[in-house]
Amino acid sequence: MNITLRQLRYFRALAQELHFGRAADKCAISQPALSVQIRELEDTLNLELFERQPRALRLTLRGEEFAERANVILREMDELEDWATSTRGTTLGRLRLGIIPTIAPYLLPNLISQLTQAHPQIDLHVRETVTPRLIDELMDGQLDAAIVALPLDEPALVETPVFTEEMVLVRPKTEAGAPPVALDELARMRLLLLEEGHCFRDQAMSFCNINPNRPRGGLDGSSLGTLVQMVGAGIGVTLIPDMAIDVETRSAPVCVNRFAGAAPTRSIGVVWRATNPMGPALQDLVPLLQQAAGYED
Amino acid sequence: MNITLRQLRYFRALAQELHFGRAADKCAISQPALSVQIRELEDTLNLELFERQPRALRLTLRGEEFAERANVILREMDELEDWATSTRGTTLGRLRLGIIPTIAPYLLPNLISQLTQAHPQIDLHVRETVTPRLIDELMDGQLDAAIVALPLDEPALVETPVFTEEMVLVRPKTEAGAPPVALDELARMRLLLLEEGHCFRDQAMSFCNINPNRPRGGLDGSSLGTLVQMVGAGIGVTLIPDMAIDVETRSAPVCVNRFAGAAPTRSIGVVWRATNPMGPALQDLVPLLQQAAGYED
DNA sequence: CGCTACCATAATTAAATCCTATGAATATCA
DNA sequence: TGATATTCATAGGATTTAATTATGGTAGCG
Repeated sequence: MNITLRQLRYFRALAQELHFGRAADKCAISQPALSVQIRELEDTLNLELFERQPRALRLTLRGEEFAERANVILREMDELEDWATSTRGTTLGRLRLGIIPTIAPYLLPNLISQLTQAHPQIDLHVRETVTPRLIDELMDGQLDAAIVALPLDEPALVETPVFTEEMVLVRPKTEAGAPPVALDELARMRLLLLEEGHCFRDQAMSFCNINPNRPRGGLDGSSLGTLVQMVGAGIGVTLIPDMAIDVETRSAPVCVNRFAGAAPTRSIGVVWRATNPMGPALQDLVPLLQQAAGYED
Repeated sequence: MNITLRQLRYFRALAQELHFGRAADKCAISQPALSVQIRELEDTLNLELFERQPRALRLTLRGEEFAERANVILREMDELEDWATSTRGTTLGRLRLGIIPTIAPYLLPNLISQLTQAHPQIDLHVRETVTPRLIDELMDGQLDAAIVALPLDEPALVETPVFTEEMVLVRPKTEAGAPPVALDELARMRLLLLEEGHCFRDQAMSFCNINPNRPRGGLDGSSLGTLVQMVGAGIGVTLIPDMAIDVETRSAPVCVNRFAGAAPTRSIGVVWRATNPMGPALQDLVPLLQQAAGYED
């Protein structure tokens, strides 16, 4: 046989009341039900917890020791339920967030401060790497969510757009004042791009109708900052997202041009496993992300 | 609804295996039974403990926190059962022992040393007072057992004889060498007795056919030691039990005579509430008492 | 000596839990 | 791509557990 919580609760009532009738009332059951459960508890333990006298009911020495242990367990059960009540809802306890390198430097400073302000208790872990890797780690359960360029087309992930950012052309400062170029003119310029693996590289290529397979002669950089420095050195031109302008063009002899006509854009969003119960809490995070990106309305 | 231990056990298994089928095997139940219990647990908590993916089952952050609490509780339940197993039997944990004053000084020194030797862990409390008070305190549950003169004729108490002790006559040393007296001669001697309340007084009176109601002129003492000193001072004679001879006659000018013919005796035994579950353990104590009294065979 | 208080036992009913069978979704492999 | 396997969820009937009401027994009390 087996000790049950029910038996512990009944025992506690009886140990307090020292009277079967009153203890049964306290438990909202009939007196025989209590008698049976107490006796079964004693049988299970093979131990007498109460000394039954015609007029007086008493705890035995072992009954008292048992009561202490039982009360500890029952209290912990209560605390377990309290914990469940207090922890449910959309509170974020731990957030393991992935983010692509072409957004991280511009978004993270604001994001982290907003996030810790809105959720003071949050345990935030940030992982910066390229999209395929983020996807893997999401799927593995190593990450809870990731900020990436949409769409991903992963059926197991839900995508929520956060903002759309415009691409701008970065040219050497010597060309300042030159007229805005159209998108299709880019193919004829020496366009500097990020290394393979970065989604931003692929996006830029597709904007400009560049053949992804054609070899390019040393025109790849490992970060947007590097690319801008290369532009400043007169090696070519590059594209950067709107958001990167302030940070990246401050320390290089370059100028920025918006495109003539419809500007190329990319959609940035947050993704997580569709099965992740944090979903609602992550959804609540979207306005905060927009605010951090300066795109809140 | 309510969290059950069963649910915690099933949860623990699933948290370890992260696979419904294997966890169910571990619990020796079918997989649907496990599914249902886990779901009901989550419903009760209103909290998702597991993230179910087609291929992979994972604990949520809250699931991990829950697991820690659940494991604590389950471990304490196990310990509770272990405790019950280890503590049952006839081990004496605490013994609250009453004893009458006409035995205490002669028996206790031996008894305590024997008892603590046989039960090193024992928590021994001794209460020395007269029989009616011991009975009250036994009935109240303030004492576990008492060493008294039998019989008591209390239906709620069980009596177990331990030894029978002989009464001896104490006379002034000046009468040393006098011939043994017979019991019925005592009525004509100035017999010193204990104060009222002591059973030994009543026993002595009944031996000598003294009318208990007849007033006695200042011939009462508060202890056997006092009585013997009074005898030494030539005030009268007294009776003491066998066991007291060594201790009490050492420091007084008295001599001891056994009676001619059948000596008066009293039966000393241990009593406890019939309902006291310690009964078997107390029964086991009898040989030890006999040994302490020097009556073991 | 009957009455009352109190706990135990018995028989029946209600509830909880389990098992088998089956369904649905996804991954795996030909 | 379609068939198969894996895995978890759901449903219905059976079983076990625990409750209720009714009843019995024993000790104190007037």
